[in-house]
Amino acid sequence: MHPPPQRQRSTGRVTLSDVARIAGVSPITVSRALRGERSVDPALVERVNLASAQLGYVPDPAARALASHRSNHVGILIPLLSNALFVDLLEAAQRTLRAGGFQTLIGVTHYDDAQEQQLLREQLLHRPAGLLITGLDHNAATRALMAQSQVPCVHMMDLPSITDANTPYCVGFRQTDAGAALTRLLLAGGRRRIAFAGAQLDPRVMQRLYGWRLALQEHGLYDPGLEWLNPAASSLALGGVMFEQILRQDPPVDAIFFCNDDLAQGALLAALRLGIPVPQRMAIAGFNDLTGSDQMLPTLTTVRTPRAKIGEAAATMLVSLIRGEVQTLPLVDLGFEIVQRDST
Amino acid sequence: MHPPPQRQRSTGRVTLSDVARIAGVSPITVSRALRGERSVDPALVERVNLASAQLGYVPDPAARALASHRSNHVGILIPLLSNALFVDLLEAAQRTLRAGGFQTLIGVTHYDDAQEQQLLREQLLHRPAGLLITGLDHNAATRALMAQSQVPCVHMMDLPSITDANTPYCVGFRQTDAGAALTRLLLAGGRRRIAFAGAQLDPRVMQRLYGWRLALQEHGLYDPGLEWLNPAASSLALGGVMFEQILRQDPPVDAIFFCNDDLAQGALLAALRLGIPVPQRMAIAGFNDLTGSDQMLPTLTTVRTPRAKIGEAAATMLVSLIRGEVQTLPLVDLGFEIVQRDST
DNA sequence: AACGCTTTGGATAGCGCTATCTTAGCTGCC
DNA sequence: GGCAGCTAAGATAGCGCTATCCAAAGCGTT
Repeated sequence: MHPPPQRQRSTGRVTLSDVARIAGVSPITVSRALRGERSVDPALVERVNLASAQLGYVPDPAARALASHRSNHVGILIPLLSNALFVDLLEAAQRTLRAGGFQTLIGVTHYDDAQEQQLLREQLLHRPAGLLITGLDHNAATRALMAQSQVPCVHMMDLPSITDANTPYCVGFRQTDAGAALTRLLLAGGRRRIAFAGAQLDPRVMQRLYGWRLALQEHGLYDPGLEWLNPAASSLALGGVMFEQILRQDPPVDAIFFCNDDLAQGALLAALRLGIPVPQRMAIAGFNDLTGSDQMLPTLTTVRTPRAKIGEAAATMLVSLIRGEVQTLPLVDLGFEIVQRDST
Repeated sequence: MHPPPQRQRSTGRVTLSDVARIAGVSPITVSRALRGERSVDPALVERVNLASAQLGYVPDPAARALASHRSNHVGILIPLLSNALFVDLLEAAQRTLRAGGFQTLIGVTHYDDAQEQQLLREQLLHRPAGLLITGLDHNAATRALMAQSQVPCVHMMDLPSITDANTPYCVGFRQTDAGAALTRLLLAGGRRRIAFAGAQLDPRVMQRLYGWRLALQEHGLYDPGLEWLNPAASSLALGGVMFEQILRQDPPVDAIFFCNDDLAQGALLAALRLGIPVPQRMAIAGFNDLTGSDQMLPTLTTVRTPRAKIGEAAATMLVSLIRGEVQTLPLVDLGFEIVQRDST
């Protein structure tokens, strides 16, 4: 009698069963020991760890995902990579997740709802262990996908204004407060006609706008004509253009709060080009404290946002959610810091 | 007689077998039809596609990876995310790969060999379908990992100086030529003491340095004292510092070739601060044509590098390698473009 | 001593797909 | 007509792991 033909498909990879054989236990015990799941006799755990190390065993993520319906992927959705803000957020989050044994899947939405939805859908196919998503403002379909998937999710950057039982997990700071605080600084400096220049008009920009409004209204200095909103993407060039527009406004504006540093830097360069003295004729402030803002001429007053900390804290929270640990606080407010420099 | 107890683990997901049942064929035929593998009767393919669409079937990537030993992941390794150059590369590559049905795993090496190796190892665990990697300069262990994995790989940005049978797949441009071309432009402008200011000192910076040397040597103007190399990371601030250092050199330097736009922008700002007229007293040139270089005062002469095109072309090449299509050219040179502005 | 109840290890049976082998059907060719 | 030589469809058997059920052992309770 011949043995049945060998269907050899093995890859030479070290498997759980190999470890089990060496350790003298069953494969399932190895699985449990390595995952720290259920209680396994410490002596067995020891033997399994030894055998595993000896063979250089590394679990196969695909097999794990297939059997458990959960991968070690974490999906991250951010609006842009061309903004240093999100890059810092991403890097910090990725570093933290990697340390926790997760692979990140990155999706860049370009502030487009349809894209966001599609990217989320693609990420969900991989049955991610968790999701990190920027902002709180997502359309119904996206929210439905997230809810339906049952995947733990942490939102980054924004905090909801009201909290109730359904409050999602969020790590960020209060954009509105930051906008108001910066505006109050300008007011304290004696400025009376403070314009707000916003581009992109994503939810965070709008919240800064509300903060600015609030602060001006407190002083009875609010004027809708001071709102300069442009849906185009932020850039140095746009900052210059907006600066020139606002400069011509009558009655004259004496300070501009740009919704982010890109625009503000562009404005400072435009001022140099035009010979407009900053801050004498016009104070200029930005937002985010991006690279170069401390190098401008004059140096730029701005709001330093804890983006790396947000990325790290959000990832840490997500990992603990994935591990099923109880969260005491669904909201983490990491605050912000006003950086006063020479442009105001 | 009771039926045996149902071990219900199904997830409600639409599977291949569901499609097979509806289409009236066997699961394996569905698999083949959807992958376009082997020859399947066009009529059956049609029926399968119909059934698949009707059920909204989407293959499970984990099951695919487990069965075929190949995932739909593509690993991308880049040095930094804080440099817009690599971000543009990444975005273009990712967009192209996504269109081809691949998920990207991004690893940021921070110019650290050990990190690079570790990231590659983590990516290889997922049995990626392909790899995109920045540069040609990798240590032996990394190269061994790549070779051993048998995963198709395309290198981005650099091209090897010599080509032989082992030439890897590369998409990029000749950094050395670009460095020489920019230097020749400065020479043509009448500059005689042209310094090279480099930071980070990664392989690409060094190649630009060689190009600069070459061009100066052609004119008998090379002087080792004109090489200013600093291993620190590029930044606007460092550009300013280096500018001040070089400004004090004697005999005086009349032009500086900064290895990248970050440094050059910092130098332009420092010149403004110090009241040094650019380009009269000092010509300044950068590299990469990053955002803002056209906004500086004066606007910055630089080399526009086709980074988005490189990302896209590299991804396209990789996809075709993965599909087993024959490559005619292992090297793709996308060139560069000198952008002359007011700083020279 | 009989009876729960909890703890711990193992047996079993998939997860959803594809590699590999087999077979049926159909040429073509001497 | 018989048979090699091909093609297309299906049967079978995993890929490497974990969910689920089971059983044995330990332990307190009445």
